[in-house]
Amino acid sequence: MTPPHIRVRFAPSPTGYLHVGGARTALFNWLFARKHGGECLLRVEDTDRERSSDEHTQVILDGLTWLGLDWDGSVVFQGAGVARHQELADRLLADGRAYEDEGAIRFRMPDEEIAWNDLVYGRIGFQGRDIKDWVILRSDRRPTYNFTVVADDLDMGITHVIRGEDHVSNTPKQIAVYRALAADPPVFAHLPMLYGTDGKKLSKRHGATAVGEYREMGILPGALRNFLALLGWNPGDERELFYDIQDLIEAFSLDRVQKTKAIFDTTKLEWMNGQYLSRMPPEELAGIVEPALVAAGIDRTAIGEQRLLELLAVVRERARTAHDMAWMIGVRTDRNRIVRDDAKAKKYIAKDPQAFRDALDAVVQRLDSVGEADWNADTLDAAVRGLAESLGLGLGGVMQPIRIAITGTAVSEPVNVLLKLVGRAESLARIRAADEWAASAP
RNA sequence: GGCGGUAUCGUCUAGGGGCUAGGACGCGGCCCUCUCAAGGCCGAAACACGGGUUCGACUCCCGUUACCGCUACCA
Repeated sequence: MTPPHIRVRFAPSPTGYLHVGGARTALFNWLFARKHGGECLLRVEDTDRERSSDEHTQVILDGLTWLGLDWDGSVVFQGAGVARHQELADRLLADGRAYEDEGAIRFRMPDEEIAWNDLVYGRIGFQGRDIKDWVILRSDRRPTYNFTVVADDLDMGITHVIRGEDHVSNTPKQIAVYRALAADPPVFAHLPMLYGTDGKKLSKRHGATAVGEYREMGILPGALRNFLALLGWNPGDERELFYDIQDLIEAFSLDRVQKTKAIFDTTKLEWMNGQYLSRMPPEELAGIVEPALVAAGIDRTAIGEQRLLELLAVVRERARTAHDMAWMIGVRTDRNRIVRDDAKAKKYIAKDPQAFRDALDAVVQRLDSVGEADWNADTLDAAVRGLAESLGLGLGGVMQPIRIAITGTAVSEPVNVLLKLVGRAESLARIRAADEWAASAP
């Protein structure tokens, strides 16, 4: 019976994709609502018919869902409220708060101070006389944005408007409408905007700006959400990784939102994603890499579930994206995916090609004597270490050739683990092949 | 132009009248170590500028500069 004290909304325009800036605004609204046990509604601002489409709407809903953000009640479509908007505009006209201007209805800005206490920026004030009278209903009777926002927020019972800072200058217009309608304005909280790495407005030039692109890149929703939350907000302590969204909800508070613009630099996002990947159980990872495997043309069923889980448990340690994992899995399960052009690997071989081949010859001989039954990490470790010792080589003198032979790169998990993962027959075959390859290489 | 807003390491940020201005990413080095990653340690790296106020400002006030937003019958 008691209505929720807090009701917010996220109001995207379905004119394209879900932009990371919009996603952050949605996230802050959502966190605020969840933190205070309020409601978070979703309103699609589809009045711009030419640029809106159901397809775009679906992309946005999917993006939000993927990020783990849900909304209360059903989605509200702004276009459905046009009759109501017109009625309100006519009322303002009748009340003398607006006037006709060449067929359009223009709102009369009062000559008075319009100020509010912004939850992020503090007190912000404007003088009504500094703002021109503006059109609320076009001559074709379609309402304009600043007017519909007020009408809809009023109808939806929105208590807190949390939106981008680009709306600060629109706020006095909207407050004036609330006053003209004899309604109490909601509480406003403006979020600093996101910019590209050159300080300019975020655009494709800066790389991916759509949530969907990060999804395709193999970024985890939790990681992106975590990263976005820290753009313009901080918990007040040194925490940065919020693996559990409940912790994020509990920590969130608008009074710790920054006033300064933030630059969307994804370097830290990649690190964060790596952190998330490394601690995620293989069973969950299997679902995460699936799209990346498909994209890379890797046949998951051919690998086998059990083996895939083993691979994931190892490969996640060195991956920052799902694509990294797919790539590594591909190399370990299909020798045709080995690319023999790794700079460090080539340099290593070039340093002493003969030593490289000699090491591989010895390795083949030694490992060939390790039977299938003994082909496990412990035995392999002992075998390789023993070989290095008997050859009078450092461990690296044996390990690196094996690593390069099997993966084509100078970097991987520990060699014994790698051998186990790739399997006996395949490992030996690769080592022999690399030996031959090195013999024919320049 | 008018109106509004913002200004701490390259980036995300903490902080606040007196601090060696803290953390994280990235970068460099060391340790660990078969490589890398992870982890640990160390390092380079910031209070935009000018005036005030004050015993004392990076912090408070004013100005300048820079940047951003609004200024549409766009949203």
